[in-house]
Amino acid sequence: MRALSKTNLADEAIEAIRGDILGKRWAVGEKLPNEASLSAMLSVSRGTVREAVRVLVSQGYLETRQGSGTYVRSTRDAGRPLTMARRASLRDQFEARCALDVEAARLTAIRKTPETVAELRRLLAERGNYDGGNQAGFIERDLAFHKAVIAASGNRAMIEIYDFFSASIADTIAATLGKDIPEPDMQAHANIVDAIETGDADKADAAVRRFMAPVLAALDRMILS
Amino acid sequence: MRALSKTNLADEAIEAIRGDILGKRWAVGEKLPNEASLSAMLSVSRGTVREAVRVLVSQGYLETRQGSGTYVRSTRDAGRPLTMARRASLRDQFEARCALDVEAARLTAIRKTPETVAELRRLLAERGNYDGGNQAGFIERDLAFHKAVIAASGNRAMIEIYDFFSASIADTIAATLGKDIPEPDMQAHANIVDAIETGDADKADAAVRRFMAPVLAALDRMILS
DNA sequence: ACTCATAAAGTCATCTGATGACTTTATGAG
DNA sequence: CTCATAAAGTCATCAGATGACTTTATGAGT
Repeated sequence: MRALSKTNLADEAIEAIRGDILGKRWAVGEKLPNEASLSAMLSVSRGTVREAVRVLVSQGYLETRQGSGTYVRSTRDAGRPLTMARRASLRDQFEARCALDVEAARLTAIRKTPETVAELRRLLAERGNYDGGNQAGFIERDLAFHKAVIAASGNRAMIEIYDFFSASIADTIAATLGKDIPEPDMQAHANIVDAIETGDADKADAAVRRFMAPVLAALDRMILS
Repeated sequence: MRALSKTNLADEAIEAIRGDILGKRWAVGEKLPNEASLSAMLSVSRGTVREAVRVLVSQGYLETRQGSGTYVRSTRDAGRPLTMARRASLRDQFEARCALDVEAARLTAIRKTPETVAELRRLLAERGNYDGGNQAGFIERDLAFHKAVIAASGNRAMIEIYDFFSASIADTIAATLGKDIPEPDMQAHANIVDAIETGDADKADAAVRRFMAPVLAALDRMILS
């Protein structure tokens, strides 16, 4: 089932060991097999084991004591900072953000009030069209509009996750991709608000998808080029 | 000046590199010196540099591309614990999870392979119908099926977010709501796989939505009651 | 000149072996 | 039985080599 994901040995080692930790194979405080043994167990070199162990140490699962051994510090998964998600490719993160955009727009369409619609229109007007000037400011105003759509959905979980991705994505896009990504124009944005105003979830869904498709396609071209 | 704190070289390397990243010595997207150069700069071996880099990768600061180099992914302090999302209501979390189910099913339908479909059918058969017995085991098998759909989408960001919510939701459901939530039957699950097999994203989308609607509705009734 | 397949160079991924530092355990004299 | 000390165990670090993958340079053919 992991055919799709090409991963490296160290990551596999990390997951294998983490799995054993979470699976309570070793209790808290217990000593793990030494590096040579782990190396043999996982069929990777000692250096690879060390890389895996160091990551798990940095995540609070393990603790190493020179001359003594490696010990389990916590078998708890809570508070895991979604490191994998942050490491996912820009494309994956953007795709995930799009998924949230779509679903949140549906919810917003269903739960909208005249006030939210007015607020969205206001933010859209404020955003304006990109005039070639201050790019960072424009991206910020654009993001504010999109966040407002999510916020209007009323789903706090989605809001938080959206923030999580947008920060990372905005960074990367601004710094590395620059102006090669087509910025959907005012009309495309207005279509979303219109759909939300009618309260038609399917229409809102479609509007967001039309909106995002060219951006995703552009992203693909860049990655493949 | 660090005479008092006995630390190891790899941790020092981590802090040195992280400092340079946060200090904007390299911009987002920019390539770091190669491993040999970093090794020379920090006066540590290449292996130690690799351990440091891998930790920073796991924390979202860096990204490595085999054959190309190591790049800065984010200059902001990563590792936010998403506490808000975890504190969101069960309903919101479940709704967010549904959003991921829907969008991932769309992607899986587009990117499916015969092997994927076969694996999904296998997991579904293994899951079986709930016979009133071991509930925890059944929930786990059911979750395994859903996770497989997400995994087959190939989107790592979604996979991670899904895990994030699943864990939390499973906990809450098991602890507070018990067996009052309707478990969609085998046919509803099979419909999803069928849609994926045809490669029709809209069909997959609809199948998942039909699947989730009654569960969400039940959740609403409980919350309101 | 231009295109494009291919060679060459650059870089990360991984393995192997060795040495040093530190901790734990075994040993043996007193 | 105590305790200094040797021995063994384990992590920390280094060095060198090979493989895999990506990027760049090259050159023949048009």
